[in-house]
Amino acid sequence: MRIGEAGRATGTKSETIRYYEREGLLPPPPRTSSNYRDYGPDEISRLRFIKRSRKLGFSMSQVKELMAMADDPDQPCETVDKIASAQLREVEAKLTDLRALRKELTKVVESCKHGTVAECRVIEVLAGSGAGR
Amino acid sequence: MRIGEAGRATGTKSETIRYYEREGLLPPPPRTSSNYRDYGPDEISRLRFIKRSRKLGFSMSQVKELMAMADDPDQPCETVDKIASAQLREVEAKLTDLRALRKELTKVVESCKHGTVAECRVIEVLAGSGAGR
DNA sequence: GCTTGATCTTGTAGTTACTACAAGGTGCAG
DNA sequence: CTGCACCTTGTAGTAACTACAAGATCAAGC
Ligand SMILES: [Zn+2]
Ligand SMILES: [Zn+2]
Ligand SMILES: [Zn+2]
Ligand SMILES: [Zn+2]
Repeated sequence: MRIGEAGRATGTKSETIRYYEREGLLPPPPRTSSNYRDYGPDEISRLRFIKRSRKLGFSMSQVKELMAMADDPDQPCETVDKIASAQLREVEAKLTDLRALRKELTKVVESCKHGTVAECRVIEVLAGSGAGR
Repeated sequence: MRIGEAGRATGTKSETIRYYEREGLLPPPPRTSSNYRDYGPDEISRLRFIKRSRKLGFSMSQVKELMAMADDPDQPCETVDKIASAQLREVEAKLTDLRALRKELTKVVESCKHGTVAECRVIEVLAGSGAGR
């Protein structure tokens, strides 16, 4: 399986696959006689693992750790759980931030009376002239 | 006012202020005889405007547009509102994504029985072996 | 056999919004 | 006058890709 096909099979561009190899997430696959990368089912599984992890918001270094764990199945899964919980907490923190942001933005957007820029509430808030906050 | 003081006054590092100048968000201020940047109240207001906008999640190019609007106060504020609403919609989209993410992550994290990596639900889901999804 | 077009190779640069240095000039206190 | 904090420019690093550029290889059609 050449890189393009592997990409189509996993929804990853060839350039991204090569990037993952460069960064050590994917081991260098064997090459054909004409120096093309030659992927087997094993590498495809690994790629899918990366894809799923990235979709859940894990960073590349977290993915690297998770795959190292997966390769050593007799260990206790503590570290795995720790990484996943950390990610969950981060998502929750981001949610909190974004909810606050939405509240602010909604307030600002809704308070505009649609006149000239001089009277625009949005600009007022940004400039901090009015009773901002 | 030199750059360091301006930074302290607005909570921005000097390096960031110079970066804003390079990127055209902040007009180049006058210089002292020894070539130091010399900021007045006007520039400080602009900096605060940038700071507030960035905190609300506007991109630098959106901030540039917003400041251009603010400099032309007799126009109708339509464009301003459009930018702010677009930002609000983006925040809402991110919230939706993150809520879905949190649901997935919570499910995965909670389903782990804390045994070996071989039995770890987190790894299973990432590898896509189980009834994932 | 040969041409065309897709696919592959490496390497480098661009993206966003900064941050961190490096090497040297300036300002002021003691 | 000697420190030391502060300023100057310029360059490179961050995260996770994406987008070329220039050249090799392959598959199909004629
Ligand atoms: Zn309006
Ligand atoms: Zn308005
Ligand atoms: Zn566990
Ligand atoms: Zn587990």
